[in-house]
Amino acid sequence: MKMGEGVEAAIHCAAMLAGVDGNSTMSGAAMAEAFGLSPSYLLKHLNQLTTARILESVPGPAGGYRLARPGERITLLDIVLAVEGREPAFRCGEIRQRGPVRLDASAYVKPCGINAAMLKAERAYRAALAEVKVSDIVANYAAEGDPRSIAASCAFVERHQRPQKSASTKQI
Amino acid sequence: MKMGEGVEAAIHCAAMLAGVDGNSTMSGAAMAEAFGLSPSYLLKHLNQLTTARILESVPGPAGGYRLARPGERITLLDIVLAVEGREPAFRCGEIRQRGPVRLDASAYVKPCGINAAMLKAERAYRAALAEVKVSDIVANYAAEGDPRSIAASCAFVERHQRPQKSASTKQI
DNA sequence: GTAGTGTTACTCGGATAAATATTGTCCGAGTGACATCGG
DNA sequence: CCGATGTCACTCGGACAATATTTATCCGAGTAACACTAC
Repeated sequence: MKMGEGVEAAIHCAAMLAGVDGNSTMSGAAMAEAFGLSPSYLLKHLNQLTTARILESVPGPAGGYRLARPGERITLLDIVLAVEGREPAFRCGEIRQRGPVRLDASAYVKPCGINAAMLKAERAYRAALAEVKVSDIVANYAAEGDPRSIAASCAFVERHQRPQKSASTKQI
Repeated sequence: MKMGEGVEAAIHCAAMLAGVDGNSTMSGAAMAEAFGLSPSYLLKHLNQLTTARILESVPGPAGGYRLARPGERITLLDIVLAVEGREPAFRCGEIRQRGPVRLDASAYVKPCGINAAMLKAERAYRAALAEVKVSDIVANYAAEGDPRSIAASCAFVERHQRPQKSASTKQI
């Protein structure tokens, strides 16, 4: 049971995008630089988030990504499911009925108890993830993070965010 | 996040071994036949369970595997950790400090909030698995399973279990 | 009939290939910004 | 000076390799049962 490395990148990107103003965007290349990741590969994961309607992408110069909805309405579960897929980690192959003795199909109508137990555990896992919002991550970071790190992050966002024309925040 | 297929096989085997008498054993080949699996590959997972002290292996003719302790003291978590490894699914790569801005190491003493949230969810997952014992699986199967399936399973166990010499159950 | 002994067949265990999923890279389609040109 | 227009650079998106992990297979070491022989 190993989770893909892209999940960590996706959550960090979402948290960073939560810090940009209004509907400004940030390019995938900038975020890849911020975390020392391969730009081309990060786009793959960002694209998964876009497909899942968690991010919005703006093409062209001064384009990039932004959150599709406020950080209060994006949970870690949303991101994990978008990147890792929606199907549960444990997949019951029904090996109980793959043996040499072929019973009638009516003998297997009851669900497999093992599968039920595993799925119940996974529901607990998902419930815990669903309780954490991106805004919580940001708030916790702002409250408990190191001041130097916070300053560096804010400076990075200020430097790399690209304001959009329509309904954007006023520029000087 | 995808769980290996061997976990399902391992749990089914543990449940089946919980049904053998006393210290009798059952060969890996028999269990592979029962579930329609590749015998050579199933041995790999059974070996992992043996290394984790969940099963005991007896070599030689009439040898095989048996539970190392009663089914009441074996949880699904034990089996999952033995097969999938003990480290958590989410591994924090500390990408927050891999960017171009090299802050002092003292800025990263606080643990990563994202990692904390993910680990908390995984603790919930493991706690749910730790509450289910192999004996629960067997009891639930005996109570709710289809009678024909139960009869077939018992017959299979009776036919394939191999009594051991020392301190074994009395034979006719 | 009984004890000792050699063979044998069966078991698990680890080392070795094939298949699959993940990770990483590259190039193309599309779009808005910018400079240039004309009025 | 202002507007229209063509070029361009920058963006994302999907198609294409390299690597790591998982899955599957094979062969060898070890052991207890079994048959045989001698007493």
